[in-house]
Formats: sequence, structure tokens, C-alpha cells
Amino acid sequence: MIQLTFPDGSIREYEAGISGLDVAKSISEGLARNVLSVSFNGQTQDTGLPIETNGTIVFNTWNEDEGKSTFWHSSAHLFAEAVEALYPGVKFGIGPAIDQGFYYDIDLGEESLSLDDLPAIEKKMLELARQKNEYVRKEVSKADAIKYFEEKGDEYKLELIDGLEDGQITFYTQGGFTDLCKGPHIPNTGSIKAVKLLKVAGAYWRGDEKRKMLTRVYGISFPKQKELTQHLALLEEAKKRDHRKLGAELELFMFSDRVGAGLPIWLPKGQAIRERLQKFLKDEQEKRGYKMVTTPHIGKKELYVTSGHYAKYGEDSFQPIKTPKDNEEFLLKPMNCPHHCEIFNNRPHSYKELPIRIAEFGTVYRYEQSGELHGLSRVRGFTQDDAHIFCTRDQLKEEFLNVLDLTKVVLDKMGFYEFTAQISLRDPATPEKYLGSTENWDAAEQAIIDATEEVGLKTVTEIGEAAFYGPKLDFMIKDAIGRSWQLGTIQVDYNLPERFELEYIGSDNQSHRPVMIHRAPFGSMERFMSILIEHTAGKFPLWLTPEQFVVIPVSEVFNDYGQSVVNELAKKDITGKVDFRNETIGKKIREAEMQKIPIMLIIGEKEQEEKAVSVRMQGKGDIGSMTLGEFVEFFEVEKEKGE
RNA sequence: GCCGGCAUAGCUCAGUUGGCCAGAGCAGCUGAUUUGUAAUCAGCGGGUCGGGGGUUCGAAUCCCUCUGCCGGCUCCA
Repeated sequence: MIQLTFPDGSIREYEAGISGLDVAKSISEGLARNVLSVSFNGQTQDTGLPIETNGTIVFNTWNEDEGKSTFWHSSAHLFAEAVEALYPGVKFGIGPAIDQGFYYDIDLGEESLSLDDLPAIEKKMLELARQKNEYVRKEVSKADAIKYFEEKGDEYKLELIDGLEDGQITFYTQGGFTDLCKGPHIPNTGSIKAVKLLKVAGAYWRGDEKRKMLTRVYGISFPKQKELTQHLALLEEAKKRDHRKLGAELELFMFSDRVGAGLPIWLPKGQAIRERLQKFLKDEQEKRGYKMVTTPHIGKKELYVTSGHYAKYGEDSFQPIKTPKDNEEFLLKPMNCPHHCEIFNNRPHSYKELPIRIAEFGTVYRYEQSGELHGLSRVRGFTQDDAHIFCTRDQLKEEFLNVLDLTKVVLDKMGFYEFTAQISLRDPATPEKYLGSTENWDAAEQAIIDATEEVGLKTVTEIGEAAFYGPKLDFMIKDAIGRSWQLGTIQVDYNLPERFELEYIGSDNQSHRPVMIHRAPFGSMERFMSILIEHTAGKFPLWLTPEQFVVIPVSEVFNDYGQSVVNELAKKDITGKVDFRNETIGKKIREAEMQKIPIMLIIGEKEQEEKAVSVRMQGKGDIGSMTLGEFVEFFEVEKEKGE
């Protein structure tokens, strides 16, 4: 007999060799029907596999991430089966589950796939799913595995097998399709009730741009049709919120082919928001001892040779600008930090001055590959809400906490209440990728870990994601429709102080090297705006929105009163304008609604007599009439709500 | 950069297998209308069919090339 511990802590006894499915059955029929895979001692496996020893067992159903992942992985196999049935002779790369669904890479040979071909594959998948074919696991020897795929002529699977150890190779077969796969899989195809293939795209074999481009098909599947419908509705919603669409509609920013790809141009309304964001951050930073600076947009090439960026990125950057006579070379600045290091170097520093916090909304230029450009979230010219903190090693943790606090204030203000922090550490296996001593790296990584623990931040740790000069902490936020984005970043750097020979005089009258922290709570104004637009769907909170209200007179007779309302409100720092156009009020309201102006003030004879306004809120409709004084109070309350 | 797709008026889109002066709605302009909570009516103007080259008696439509955009891949100091 073996003892199995369940998630609730209870323990039950079973015969050794019992399958996960039978354990589930012993609990309830419903569970047995819904279990997709089991996690035994933290290892996910098929429900049909025997359990031989004592341990903990977790049942993964659709409600668990593990369950979804198993379900989607099995769906990828079903997809491959359908593709093979419709396109005989194709070869397969890999087909994993991802966050939202699955994909499979296919070598179609002479064939090609377009979006129009997908419905036929979906249909085939559902047809095969209804056969309720079991996913049958089989352990095979390496020799047999090679033999199978040699006969099939699938060099991709052979290459995968090449990297596996004999004795650890398994095949899974469902219906007429067999795949190299370590599993686990759901019991049978019958639970896959709804399928949608979403995208066709190219993907390099093994992510290597020198190797063959395969056709990747992305899809998602569900145990219920209703869930697919909901998912598609969510995708629809995301499309509506697309910042590129809203940015154009609300006239926040634009691009111009003549100016160049990836070079955003901020229009007056976008700029108004941008300035309010910057003012907010500047005020918060001033409270925390930051000093603003301005540095030029270009710098001598040697500056970046010194910083190490030239060696690392020089080839892939905008190339140097040359002066006409002396042939000096200048680079568009890709970063602000070398300039800020020179500010630190401007004069000697005592330990008593530290930490020194230098902030700049610094516009930088980076050559992003043409295929990378995407709205405001990936551009070639952008403004970082940058700052560099120069401190002693002993101050590192406290400064880190200070930055964490600032970041939290910023996220709260913006309405991002759900976030995690990702700690990116170096990969000890590839030390050649990193600059600086092991000792310094250890200390920096420890400072980040300690600080996040001290404030009880929810964190995930990623090995190998560190920057080349130091470990970092990135904030991952969840937006209003549940998507994750990476926002601000905090990075510890021992490297630049070394390269720029930064020094301060300690209490011992000796020279010491300061530590540097790079940080940007927004990340960049451009990227942050893109996320904010999609998070709010263009309905910015009152304190941020470029036009807080519009006055709509019912006829031009009341234009003068309308202007006096605007003037009165301007005194209270409430900004808006009168819509003087000769249009019906229905039309003016419609346009204000579509422009997402939060407040419409309709005025006519009654309002003029009573020094009042009739208030309509965007998306909510008419909320009644109030005097101007009452409106100012109402506005302040609404503004607080939005914060 | 790579693979695939797309590019018609300011915007959203029609334009059948190459064939008369390339269309619609919205926006714009002019005029009428003076409006009470999501589109008032009428008239008018507007397009080198993304740029360049080619095939053809004839190209928005077919081919090449450049630019830009979209979906991915790779990359992201």
C-alpha cells in the first residue's frame, strides 16, 4: 500500500500501481471525468500512469493552469493529426502549449498555408476529436525512435531525438498520428470540444535565423464552446483597445512615412497626457531627492566605447554621425547613463553627498530591426523616464527600497493594482555574456532579493535574463482585460562606475567606487502610453485626460454663456472648451462620446438663468443639472475617484 | 533582418476572370436650419489606385523592385 497526500492535506491509502485516474474515481466521478493530468510529487504526468510510491498528488482539471497546458498540448497533437490527414507528407517541428493555447511548426514542403485554409483544419480536428481517440503513451528505444522518423522522413524529429537519451524517449499516439513527445496528455481527444486556429506565421527551426523557416500555426481550444466564444470576445475587446487604433482616433500621436518608421510624433492631446505624466513623476521624484538634468542627444563615439555599449551594440546601432572637417564621430545617444556618469565625474564627491540621484526625461535612439517596430510599444526614438542613483554599497538596499516605493506609488496612481516583479539574474553557465566580477554580481543579486523580500513583493526569478552589466528587476503588470505587460525596470550596475572610474571619498579619506542603479518606473513614455491607452481603452482618468469637459450649447444664442463657463472652470484648473459648431446637439454629443471626453456640459436657457450646467458623463449619460459651484465640487470628487 | 500577408479619396471599404470617364458611406467645403442628451437637410469639391520599372493593343487588376503597414520569428543596452 502507498499513502497519497492531497492538496487539502488529507492522506489516503491505495494499492501501489494505481493510476491517477483511479485515485480520482475514488474521490468522485465528477473529478474523474474532468481530470486532465495529475501532478505527482510536483511532476505532471498522464492520468493513466501508475503511481508506485508515497507522495503528494494534485489533480489538474481545466481550472488549473497545468490542466489547461496539458489540454492545449494534446490539442497541438490533434492539430498535427488533422494537418497530416489533409496534407500528407508534411514534416513537423515542435508543438507546445503556450500561455493562451498552442502552436505547431510545420514544414509543408511545396505546399503553403493561409488563413483561408484554417477552417478546414479546424473542422478536421473536431471530427477527429469526436472519435474520442486515446492518447497512448509508449516508451521506445532511441534506435526504434530514429527508425520510425527515418521512415517518415522527418528530419526535425530526428534532430530532436538526437538530443535525447536512450531510455527516456516516449511516443504518443492518438488515432492515426504518432509523435515524439514526453507528455503528459489528456486521456482522450473527446474533451476537445471547441477549436480556433488563429494565426499563421513563419518561425525559424529552433529559433535560429540561419535555419529553415517553418510555418507556425497558432490555435486555442476549449472543453466548451461557450469558453471559446468568450475567448474570441476578449480578443475582439483587445482589438478595440489597440493603442494604434485609439491613438489615431483620439489624435494622440501619429507616424509619417516621410519622417521614418518607428519615429512617433506626438500630437497636442497626446503631448498633454505625456506632460501630465511627467509632471506627476517629477513631483514624486523631487520628494525623494532626485535632481533633474538635461543632456544632449548625441555624444562622441568614445563615450560609448568607454561605457562598453559600442562593443556590444555598435554594429547593430544607427551608425556614427561624422563632423565635416575633423571627422569626429558622434552617436545618437542610445542611453542616458554615460552622460549621467560624466555629471557625477564633474567634481569630486564626498560620501556625505551620497546617494546622488540624477533624473532626466531623456530621449534616446536605437536601431530596432524593421520587423520589430510596433506602434508606440517598439520604436526607434523614445523618451525614458530615466534616473541614475549613485550610492555606496551599504546604501544599495535602502536605495532599492526607495525605488520600489516610488514604483508602487506610480503603479497605484495609474490604476495598475495587480503586478508581479521579475528578478532577472545571470546565467552562471555563460559567464562570458556578462561584464564585471563575480563578487559584485553576487552582491547585486543579493541586494535585489533582500529588498524585494523586505517589502513582501510577489516575485518570479528568471535565470539568464539579466542585462550584461548587472541584474535587474522588472515590473509585470496586469491590465484591465487580464493581459500582462512589462513596465518599469530597476537595474543594479557595478560595471559603468568601473568603466567611467567613478569615485567618492569615504570617511576613511580613501577613494571608493560608487554603485549605480538605473531605474525607469514607466520604462519609456511611449511604451507606457501604449499600455495605458489599452488599459483604459482611451478613457483616461480625469487628472490625465487632455480635455476634461466640453460645453455644448443647445443653440448659438448660449455661446457666450458657454465661454463664461469655460473661463470660470479654468480658474479652478478644470480644462475644456465650447463646441461652437453649427451642429445639432445630438451630433455634438455623439462626437464627444466617441472622443471619450469624460464630461459634457449641456447648456440652454434654463442653465443660463440659473448659472448652472446640465452634466452628462461619457458612457453613463445624463446625470442632471447642477450649479457651477456644485459642479466644481462634483468634479473634484470624480477626479479623486479616478486616482 | 527573415517568412507570410496587405497598400484604392482625410477615414472605413466596393471595384467580378486585365477592357467604357475608378465608386459608396463618413469626414471636408458651401448654403439652408437654431437645435435639450449618441449622426438635420441639400449641393459641391476631392484619387499620380503607396513609389519606380516591366508584360500587354489595353493594368487598380499580372510580374519585378523599393517604401510603409499587419501577423509571427530572431533581437531588445
